[in-house]
Amino acid sequence: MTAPTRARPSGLRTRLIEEGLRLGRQGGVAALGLREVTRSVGVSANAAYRHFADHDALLVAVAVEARTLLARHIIDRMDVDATAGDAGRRPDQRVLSFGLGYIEFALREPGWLDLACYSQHASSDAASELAGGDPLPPPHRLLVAALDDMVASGVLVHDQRPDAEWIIWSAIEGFTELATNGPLRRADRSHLDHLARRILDTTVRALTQEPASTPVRVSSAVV
Amino acid sequence: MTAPTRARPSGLRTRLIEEGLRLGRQGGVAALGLREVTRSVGVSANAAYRHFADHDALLVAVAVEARTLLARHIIDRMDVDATAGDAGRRPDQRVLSFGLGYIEFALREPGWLDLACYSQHASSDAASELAGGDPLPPPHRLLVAALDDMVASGVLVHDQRPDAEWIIWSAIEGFTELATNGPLRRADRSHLDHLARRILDTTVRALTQEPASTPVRVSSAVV
DNA sequence: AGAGTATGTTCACAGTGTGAACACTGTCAA
DNA sequence: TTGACAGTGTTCACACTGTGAACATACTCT
Repeated sequence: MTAPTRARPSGLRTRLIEEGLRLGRQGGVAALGLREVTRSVGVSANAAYRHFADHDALLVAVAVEARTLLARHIIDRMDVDATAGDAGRRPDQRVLSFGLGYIEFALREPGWLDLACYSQHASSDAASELAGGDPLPPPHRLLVAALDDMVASGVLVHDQRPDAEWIIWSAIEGFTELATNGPLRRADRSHLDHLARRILDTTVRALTQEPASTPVRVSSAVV
Repeated sequence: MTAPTRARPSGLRTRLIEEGLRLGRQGGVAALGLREVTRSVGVSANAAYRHFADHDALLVAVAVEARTLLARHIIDRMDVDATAGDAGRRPDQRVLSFGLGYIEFALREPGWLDLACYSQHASSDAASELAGGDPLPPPHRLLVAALDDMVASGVLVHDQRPDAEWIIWSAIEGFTELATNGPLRRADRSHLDHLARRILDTTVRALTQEPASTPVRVSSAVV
């Protein structure tokens, strides 16, 4: 299936991705023009086409890398909280650590978070191929695992487990958007810190105390 | 201060905005190239510069219009729920109606929601001038009012009122992102409908039952 | 009638993503 | 060893974008 002959990998692909990561750290996806990246590496614009189908493919590759950075940061945060003490190992607090890690990364590296989000964006379904078949990003799997642990240890009842990750994810993603691009983008860090904790805590606790019944009824379907 | 003479308003500005709204309904902000809009109206590209400082100013103007459509939809939904019945007038259910209205609009008109969000985006602080001095969008004010009503009627205690709008807003915005551009963008409508209700209900109820203490402690500050 | 201004046009330029043709370089098969 | 060839990077070219400058027209006011 493979060609009979081949040459050396040349390393340009890696250099482009790394330079993309460097540029995107400041300006997010918007800073990653194809010509900009290639120029910054010191190579002609069309050289990129030897390693990526088009501009979007380059973006996706950088995005996947950024997503890995995000995942690593979250894992670190969860590990720190777990070893740092007392109740840090309780599964519901691991979910909390996950959220705080995500938000921490988002506030500290908004450009990279922008990149990381791009991986699941729009027409770029090529991300799944790069990641190895699983369309869901590593951070998502971390959250799923933590929630499953909550069920296993009895903190979360089975009935509430389905879709629980989307509830948490909504809160995190929404707050992140508010705090980076939204109305809260000029709020001071201590306020954001407090608010992030409250949102995560509220959401996680609401999940564990959620009654099975559907107490509120309004008119017809959403859509 | 104004010049002694003037000519007729010509109506091009309005036509550009309306055409932008029409184009953006399908493709969101990305579909609103300056040349694209002017060409679609049947006028030279630079004609737009007689009514807008630059491309971004046109985008903002269209975005403000889209935000108005969103606000109107939410208001309609709240009114329907209020008149349609029984408990629809309870302030906590008005918050629910707000969220459902927002999400309904987002799922039905993703292009317009994209536009509406652009109004508070990035460098475009010109939106506040267009809207008349208040930097916060109409939808936000609707939510604030509904939450204030919750306090007035005793459903929500004073201590929990501060920042409550951001908690709700996070959940709504996050779910919207998930359902339109995120991992849930291919989920079927009934599932999204159910999930939206659950998220909103969970969040609102968690707000009313939230204890004042901070029960969970993990390591250092977020950032 | 003359002045002035708002509006829309054309021309021009820098910048973007991308396709096609070309040159070099290393690896394989004969 | 030599010839074929895939891999890589370059240059040239094109369509497209946002934007500035100069020009033409039409309207309103004095």
